[in-house]
Amino acid sequence: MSSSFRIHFPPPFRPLFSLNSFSSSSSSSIAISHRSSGGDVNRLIQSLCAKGNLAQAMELLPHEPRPAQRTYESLILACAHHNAACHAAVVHRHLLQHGFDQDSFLATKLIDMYGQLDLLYAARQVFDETPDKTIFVWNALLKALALADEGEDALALFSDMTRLGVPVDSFTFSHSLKACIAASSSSELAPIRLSQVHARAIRLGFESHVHVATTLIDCYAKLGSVVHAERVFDEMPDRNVVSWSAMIACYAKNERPFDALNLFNDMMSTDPEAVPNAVTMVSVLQACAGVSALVQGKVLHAYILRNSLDPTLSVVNALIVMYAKCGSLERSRRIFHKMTNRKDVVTWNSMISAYGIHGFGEKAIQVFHKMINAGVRPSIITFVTVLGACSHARLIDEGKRLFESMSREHGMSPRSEHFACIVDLLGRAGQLDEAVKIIEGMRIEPGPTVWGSLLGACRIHCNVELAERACARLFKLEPLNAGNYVLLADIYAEAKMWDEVDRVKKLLEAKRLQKVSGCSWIEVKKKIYSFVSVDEMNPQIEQLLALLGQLVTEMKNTGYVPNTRIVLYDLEQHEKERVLLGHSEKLAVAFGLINSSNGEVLRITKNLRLCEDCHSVTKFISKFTRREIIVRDVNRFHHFKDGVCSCSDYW
DNA sequence: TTGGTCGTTA
Repeated sequence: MSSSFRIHFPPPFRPLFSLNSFSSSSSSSIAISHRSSGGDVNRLIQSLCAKGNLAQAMELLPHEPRPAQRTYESLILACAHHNAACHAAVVHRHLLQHGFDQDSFLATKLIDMYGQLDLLYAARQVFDETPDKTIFVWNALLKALALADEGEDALALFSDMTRLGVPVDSFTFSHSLKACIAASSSSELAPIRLSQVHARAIRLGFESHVHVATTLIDCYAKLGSVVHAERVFDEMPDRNVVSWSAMIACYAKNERPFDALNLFNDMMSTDPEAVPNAVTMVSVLQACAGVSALVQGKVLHAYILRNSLDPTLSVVNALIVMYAKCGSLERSRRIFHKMTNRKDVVTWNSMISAYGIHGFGEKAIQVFHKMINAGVRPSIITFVTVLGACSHARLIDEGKRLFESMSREHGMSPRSEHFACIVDLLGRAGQLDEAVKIIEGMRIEPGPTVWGSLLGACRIHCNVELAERACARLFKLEPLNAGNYVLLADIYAEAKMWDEVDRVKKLLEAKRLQKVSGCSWIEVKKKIYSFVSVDEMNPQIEQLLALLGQLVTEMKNTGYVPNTRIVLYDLEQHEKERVLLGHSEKLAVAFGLINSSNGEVLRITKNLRLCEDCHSVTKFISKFTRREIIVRDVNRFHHFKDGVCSCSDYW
């Protein structure tokens, strides 16, 4: 890509609507009863624009012989706001004909407007035809290009600015940083480009500017470089809500929800100036959802209500997701039904997913149909959630029907992730052959999620041969995903193929990959306690194991046999039982039993799929201790009550 | 005259 911006010659700009056709087609709804002087019409147009009545303002424009700069400004802003491309072209032509063709102020506004309307060639043309290019004009085009994902062009423009000696400012840096991400978000070029612009910002002394630093944090967040974001954040001389929020969001979307919550608490306790807003709340709620911090989530919900913080649609959506992921489907439902905002596709998706992860497949499908009836177009993600819901609830035929309706009724071609859902649906239900047929019939290249779903199904149904086939592809597609190796080793272990288990483990070591270790946590008295398998560091470990030992002895009397098949090591039976007993979710359950009052519901979260043995043990404990236990695993919820699980032992 | 932070999935 050339560094010269001028190479990208814009196509000729033609107004989409001519002045003549405009005035003839419009039947005037405003009667101009008196011949008002120029000033009055100018003011009238401006006030109509401010009130959002663009159409009437446009009808008045031909009646004003000498439109003022302010009048055009109002019209341009209104066109951008109402996404009115036709009016935009008329206003543009009008102001050129009325002697504002050299006006760099209006040029700035026009470029910004065309950027928002996604008419980049028009924005470029205005830029090229503006003789006196102020920094505002440069920045406007830079912004338009960066926001339109024309990152390459934006960066080229930035180079031109430096080469031509245009005195850049902090706005220039904000837009250019965004352009780096737009130009190469997923390529390895992105960090390099970002560090180049970052270095230049440091050299010219803009790095510590609040807006520039905040943009930097956001950019590093998008690249997943949490360390870089932290460094910028730590070195900021002053912060405001937005910079705190950017760093919280960085943690929340890079799988560091605990850090996000801690940072939020830091902000609340150390910076009284930083009052959280709707945007802050969305990130913090997302972090709560990530760690199932129900109590913390409720506190935030109360905070939002108490401070009459604007419950924007995003906040309401985030609340629905938070309650669902914290195990309180009832609260999600209540918010969903009582909300006064217009529900958007994300709202519907969130509710579908809420029912889905709690195992209410039929409910999820009902909500899906209500969404269609409400006239909201389902998105790619809608189908992922509703198919996932079918999968959790074993609704095979319904799932297949929905999958087919995607292309037949909704004009969408299924993507790799939808094939992954259908393969998961069939595979989980044991229809592995059918799942393979689906994969073989795919017209697009099956992505890693598709083979991953098949591998997961092989793990559940212990199919060595098919698992090997899936892994042959997976190891090529994502050689660094330790999970695939672990699943294969699990399958070999269950089939007692210990040599193969060894081989896979060696493969893992050779690639220096770390298996993600099991971790569970529980919220007790507003604090979160986490456990790992055979948790030697835990001060209460002996007490926890003793309690579990007692419970297991009781269970064995009623016929329980520890499911040691799933222990990955070739050990003696009693050693395997010890490993099983030390599973993190069992420790968390035991901790909850000891440290909470009788009758309190235990809510546990686990980072992996719930193992078969923990599942049967938790069922027993729920009956024996008369406790309701809610466990969220990586995929879904299990509500244990009276010895029964809401998943009907299908997960 | 211009700018920064947010949500849904297996």
